[in-house]
Order: sequence, then C-alpha cells, then structure tokens
Amino acid sequence: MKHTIKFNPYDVEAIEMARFAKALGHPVRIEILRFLESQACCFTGEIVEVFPLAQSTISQHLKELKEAGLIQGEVNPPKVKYCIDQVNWHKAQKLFNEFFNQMSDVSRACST
Amino acid sequence: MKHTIKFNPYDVEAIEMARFAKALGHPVRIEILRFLESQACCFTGEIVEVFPLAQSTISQHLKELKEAGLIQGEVNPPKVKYCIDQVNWHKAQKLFNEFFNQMSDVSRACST
DNA sequence: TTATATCATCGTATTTTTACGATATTAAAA
DNA sequence: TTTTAATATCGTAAAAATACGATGATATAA
Repeated sequence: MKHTIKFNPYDVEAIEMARFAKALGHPVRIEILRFLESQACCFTGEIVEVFPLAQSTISQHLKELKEAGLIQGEVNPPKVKYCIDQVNWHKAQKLFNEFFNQMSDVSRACST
Repeated sequence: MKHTIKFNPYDVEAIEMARFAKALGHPVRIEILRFLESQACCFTGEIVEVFPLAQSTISQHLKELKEAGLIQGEVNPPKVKYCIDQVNWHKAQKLFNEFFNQMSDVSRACST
C-alpha cells in the first residue's frame, strides 16, 4: 500500500454519469432515443423497421437503454411500448449540464 | 432488400455525440476530466498518483480521451501536460445540451 | 385448441475494452 | 557518456460489447 491519495473506488456521481454516458456511447442508441422522442412513445417493431439491424440486435440495444434507466418499457403482449424515462432523463440532463458547465467556469489558462 | 425506411448508416451528429459519450463511459475518465479541470492542466504523474490504477492503464485512458478529442497533451519530455480541449469540449457541451433539451420540448404523454 | 404476431432471450462468433507488467523513448541530470 | 525520471507503447489475458439467427414466451385471433 503506497500512501498516496486514493479515491474511494469511484465517486457515486461519476459512476452514475458514466452509466448514462456508456448507454449513449453507440450511434444507434442515440438515434433510437431521438426516434423515441419524435414519436413520444413507440413499439419495438417501429424501431426495427427504421434501422438496418436485426430485431434481436435492436432488442439488445433497447435493453441496455432500459438498464441504464433512460427508457422504460410498458409490456402489453405481444407488444412492448417504449418511452423515455422522464425521471432518469432529467437526472442525466442535470449531471451532464453540471459536468460541462462546472468545467466552463474555471480559468483555462494552460501555462507552463 | 426490404423497402423500409433505412437510415443512411448513421447520422453524423449521432456518431459524433456517441464518440464523446463513449469516452465519458467510464468512471475513471469522468474523474480524470474533473481532476484536469480542478487543476486547469496537469501532468500524467499527478493523475496516476490519485487513482488506484497502474500508470499504463491511466495512460491508456488518457489516450482514449485524447482520441475522442476531449483533452489535448502538450509533450515536453519526459513530461506531458494535459488539458481540456476547449473547442471540442464546447462542441460536446452543445451536442449534449441540444440532445437533452430537444427531448424536453416534446409532449411526453405516454398514451395507449 | 391451435395458430399468429410481437418481442425477448439464448447460443455463438467476432471485436473491443480494460487492466497489468515489461519494455521503449527522450530530454535532462550526474 | 551513463543514469534517471516521466510517459507511451507493447504483449497479453480476461471481460464486455456487438451482431446475428434460432428459439422461447405470451396474449389474442382463428
């Protein structure tokens, strides 16, 4: 054990934000969220039609978005209606906003 | 070839945003950026001291942040001074802002 | 009861990510 | 000239992500 300043593994907010960011880390998931927004809500099938990916692949992406908390699915067999999860959405929005704005406050002189 | 509406692979903005998001998709990279901000700029060694990861691992994370455009490194052997890349930072800030705010504009009624 | 339609999940292959120790690099210090 | 100090890169192993086809699950329609 070296006696340097160690972070208690990771900061809770950093973990939370990284989780959202990771979910946003693939173009198709960004576009799924956009599409979901433009339709307010929609079924899996509508999304599958729009993207050049297999149904199972889209379903997998939807699962990741759901697990990250960004969307929620209301199951209504045999259909599932997805929409943005408003609570977590705003949480993510706030995290990213604070993150980027906090950065902008500081003097950015990159001196020697 | 089914004649459904296909996206021309992916939207340029979606790709760009996903690239930023992916770079933000790991807690340690979030914290590195925060740390970098609190110091305005700093050397690799200062970052290595703070996190419980090997020097080579931190260097790898820095490389990813650099390749995503979020930071830049001014080499000054044997040291390298890193700071936030202001141009791309603001680009990312804008992308995320638009993304989240556009979403909030729309009516969110999740009707049947 | 037996399809059917709509999704999710499974199995699998390929690629990417994450992390480490070891080694290479390079200007300055001895 | 030979260290030394600070980083990057390489090699590698383990885990996770990505994509697909095939199969499973479930309420409704026939």
